[in-house]
Amino acid sequence: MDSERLIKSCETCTVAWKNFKNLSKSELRLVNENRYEATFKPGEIILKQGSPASSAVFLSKGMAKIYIEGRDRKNFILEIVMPSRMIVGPGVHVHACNSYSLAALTIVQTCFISLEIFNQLMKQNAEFAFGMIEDLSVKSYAMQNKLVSLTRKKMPGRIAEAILFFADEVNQSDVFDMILSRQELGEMANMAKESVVRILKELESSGVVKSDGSKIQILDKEKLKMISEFILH
Amino acid sequence: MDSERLIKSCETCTVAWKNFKNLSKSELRLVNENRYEATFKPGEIILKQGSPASSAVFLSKGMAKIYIEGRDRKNFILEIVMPSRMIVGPGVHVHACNSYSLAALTIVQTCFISLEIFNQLMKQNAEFAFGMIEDLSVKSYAMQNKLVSLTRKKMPGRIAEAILFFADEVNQSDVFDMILSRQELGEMANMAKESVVRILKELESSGVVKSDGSKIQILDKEKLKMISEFILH
DNA sequence: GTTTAATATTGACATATATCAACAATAAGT
DNA sequence: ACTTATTGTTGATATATGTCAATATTAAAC
Repeated sequence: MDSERLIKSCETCTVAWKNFKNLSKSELRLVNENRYEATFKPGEIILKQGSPASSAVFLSKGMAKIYIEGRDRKNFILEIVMPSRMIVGPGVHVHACNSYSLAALTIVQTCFISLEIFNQLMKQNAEFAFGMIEDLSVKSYAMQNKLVSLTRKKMPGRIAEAILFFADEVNQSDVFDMILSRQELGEMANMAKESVVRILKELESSGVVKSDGSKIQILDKEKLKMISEFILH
Repeated sequence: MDSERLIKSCETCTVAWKNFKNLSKSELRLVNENRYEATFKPGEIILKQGSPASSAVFLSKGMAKIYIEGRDRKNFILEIVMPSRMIVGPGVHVHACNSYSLAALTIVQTCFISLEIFNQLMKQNAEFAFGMIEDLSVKSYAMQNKLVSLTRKKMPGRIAEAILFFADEVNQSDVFDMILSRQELGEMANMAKESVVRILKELESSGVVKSDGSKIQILDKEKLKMISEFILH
């Protein structure tokens, strides 16, 4: 069975969660033995908002979106996630349910690790728990920034921010293929898909960003950063 | 000196942070010995956004606002805090600075506990660290809900939500004195102060909430809940 | 490759919400 | 009690943004 696994072991995994370094050999072995792999196709749901949360999820390959489902099928994309990230919603320690959904954007390989084991390790290994605290803090900090960005910036600023995120964090290049649809880009920047189209056209006519379908090219990055930072409410 | 302290000891404190229960007697004594008290008048700043963070703050009395300062002196109130709460911004574990400001709304008594001691305790006591994780999760969860509320609800829904918060969480009564100014209420619900006034008037004319200056009275709570929950974007 | 479905684009329009300016009411300082 | 500063209120207006409907384009299915 082990030979079927895509990731041989946590010890040798090149995209393992940073905090696993704080585990002892035997603790890491425990994790590795209780690890379940699954592969998802684009669009498939990995975690469903509202369902009981039993595992922490780690992507070993691919990209996924964390989003909140509203009534009237309007979603709100909280985050785009890639390998090395631990994914556990804050709801887990509140009411043991997923407070958001997670869906694959590309083909995604995942590892599931039971929260029971996770909690056990945190309670017996304080360094590991401390690493978890740091991880949660980084996420909280990012969420706080998202909150500020969504309440303060207007549409051009929010779109500029999203483009910069995909260029710098996801693609490490100023020319890239946008993986999100206009609809999803709207769900991420909190606006209607039509508005996304219009803002992109504005950015194009002012020579800041060229966009042709999913192809995006940043022409004037400084200006784009300005728009992201200074177009306030 | 001890006799000057408003709170005799952490062990007997009636509004101590829940997670202190996970400390041993000697650990709690360590906390108690390294605790500094300070009293603030309304309007005074307790923590300043951007300044180095050296302590966790606990209110033993009074009420305060956590807010983010923007350029152009537009603030955004993240949270209203009361005793029993631990206050440490997520920035602390990211870049050791306060990611928000904290200011007194009433006369406020506080305890400051050094983060060094705090981190030491987390690293040596996994149960304490786990309690911290639960605490951070609850806050993250609340922030996620705030994010959803601000992006999805429109003004009446956001004001309704704020009123319900003050009635249920702060005052435990449907008739109360609003501690925030209209301006601050706007900073909390992300709208202009003029809009706050208008929405309050609308609520009054539809017989849901009566407001006269700082006096607020909920007349039809069910309807108010409806407005808070179903007036979406 | 043709049909079908999904997504993107565009323009016209409706609406939510901010801004500005004037004034009223309250609170604070002397 | 009087003056001053702050906060609250109102109406008029500007702006940002969403909605709807029609069409164009692209991707998916057969």
